[in-house]
Amino acid sequence: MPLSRKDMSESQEDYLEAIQLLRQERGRARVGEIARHLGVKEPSVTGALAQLARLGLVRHERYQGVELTRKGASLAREILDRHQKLARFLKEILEVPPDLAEREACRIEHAMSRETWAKFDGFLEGLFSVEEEAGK
Amino acid sequence: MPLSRKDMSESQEDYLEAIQLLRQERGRARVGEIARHLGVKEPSVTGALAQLARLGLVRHERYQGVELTRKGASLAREILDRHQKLARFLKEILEVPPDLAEREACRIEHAMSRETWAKFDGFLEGLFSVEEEAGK
DNA sequence: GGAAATAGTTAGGCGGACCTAAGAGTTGGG
DNA sequence: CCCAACTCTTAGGTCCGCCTAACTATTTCC
Repeated sequence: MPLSRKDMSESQEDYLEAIQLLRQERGRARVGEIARHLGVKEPSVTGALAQLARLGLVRHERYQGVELTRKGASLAREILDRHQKLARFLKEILEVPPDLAEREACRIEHAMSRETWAKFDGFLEGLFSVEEEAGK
Repeated sequence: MPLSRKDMSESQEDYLEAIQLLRQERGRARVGEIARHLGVKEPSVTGALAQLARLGLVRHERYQGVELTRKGASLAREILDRHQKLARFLKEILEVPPDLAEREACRIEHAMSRETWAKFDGFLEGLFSVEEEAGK
């Protein structure tokens, strides 16, 4: 069985997402950066990385930063994509202030199953395309 | 200071919501019913009620069921209202299957601040009224 | 090349929310 | 009126995710 979001805690999803984001933005994700990004202390990151490694989602070498496995990367992209679309919805459609939108996207993204997300995602597509036309 | 959702954990919100719902539907909320409704064991309910009582949100007399204080009732109504609108959105707009919609509404409802909820609520109003016109 | 600065880990602990097992309080049918 | 059945609480334990303190490993730079 493919190992899906169900097998991960919310907190694990957050770590995966942070890793993906940091790798995109700075090329690599190291313990300290992950900690700063998530607002936790470094030992928490060490522990979380050990769990993700056990799940076969990341590889971690001291001082070298964290690599995502195939599975890990695919999951991470999925989670980050949700986050970004959700944040866009909050900011552009609901006009929630950007920093609040970011924080809440982070929480809401965990609360939907794949099934529900798929439908919501479709719904958002519709909204965003209307918005783009209107915006010319 | 008025004591708002911020001072409550998600789990406490769930208990408050369940109490409100049970009182509406059956006139009273007792430990066993709350436990069944939330899918937890009775001792967990006993503990949670003690906390809510400390917060001044409920009064609880053994075997008699739980009363909500003024503050408790107002908070409970707010939470339940969110839940119901969110569930309606999931079911009617996104066409998520009813039981899934219920479960997820339960999780999403905790993830939004009052500020974000207010905006989302407005957004839903718009959707629902369009839906009603379309539905004739 | 070695000491200071930086990065990371280990060990141990805490609180929240749940559980099981066991016991105590209440109530209603015979 | 009493005991069986039901309802609830107490006691004690688990797990998870976080923390602090203390230590170890790496890197930097003089």
